[in-house]
Amino acid sequence: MVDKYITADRCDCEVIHEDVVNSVRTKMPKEETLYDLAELFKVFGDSTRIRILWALDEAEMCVCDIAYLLNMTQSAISHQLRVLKQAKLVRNRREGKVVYYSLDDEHVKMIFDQGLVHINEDK
Amino acid sequence: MVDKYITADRCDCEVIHEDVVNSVRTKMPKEETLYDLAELFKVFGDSTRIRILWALDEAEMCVCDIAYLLNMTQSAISHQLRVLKQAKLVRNRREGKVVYYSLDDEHVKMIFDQGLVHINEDK
DNA sequence: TAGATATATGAATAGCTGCTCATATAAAAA
DNA sequence: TTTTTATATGAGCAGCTATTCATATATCTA
Repeated sequence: MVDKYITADRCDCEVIHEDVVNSVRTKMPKEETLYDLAELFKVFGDSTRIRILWALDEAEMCVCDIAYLLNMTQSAISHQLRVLKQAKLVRNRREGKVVYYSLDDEHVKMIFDQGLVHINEDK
Repeated sequence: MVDKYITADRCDCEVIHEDVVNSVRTKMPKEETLYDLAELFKVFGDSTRIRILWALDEAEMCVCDIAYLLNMTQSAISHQLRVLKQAKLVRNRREGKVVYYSLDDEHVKMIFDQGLVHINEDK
């Protein structure tokens, strides 16, 4: 069951299934990719941003529309829209004083739907 | 272009496209659902947890294996495994002193893959 | 039994994050 | 031009979170 006795720098235990670990290690994407993935999900990990994205999936809206819809301040929404823009999840266009935001990624809804599948599983 | 002039409690602006907002409002999932969705993505929004999940997607591993693989302390991994278990993303089984963890949701990989599609888009 | 080992967990803390508030900027209207 | 309005943004702060450290618990071994 147990293969070898090794001690890693940080891991403060000794029983390690080295063949399993080595096998998994070769299959892991590189650190940077997983870091980027976590950063993306971090953006999804806030209900305000989730609500904004969901709303924009239904229709293009201006900042004021979104603030009104979610009953939040314009400033709070504007800050979050910046986060979403940096993550390349939304784009905007200016029309006079009004700035309209819309979704910039057709995968967002698919990711959300997969998440909902998990949530709706009763285990 | 602009439909009506309204002022919401929090929104500190006046120009609102009321028909758009109302239409979107009827299509939005209920608040609780979107909150739960954000909570799920919050779990994915940490590179340590992402790496653990990815590793467990390759093979069942004990706490020590994971700590060794990721070069982190057993305690840090154990704390994160608890978070993942509470989110029903991993399960465990005990075999003597050793506790083995494995994925508890086949959608995780699909969600990750969708996320990677977004990341790999060069815009 | 006592000792060793794998894991779990509570407390403490440093760093992060989302909001508020005040203010800046941009564009239209007066 | 000045005023008004929509949006953007920096500073500050309260709350959260991921890790560390110490220790508890569970199980096997001697």
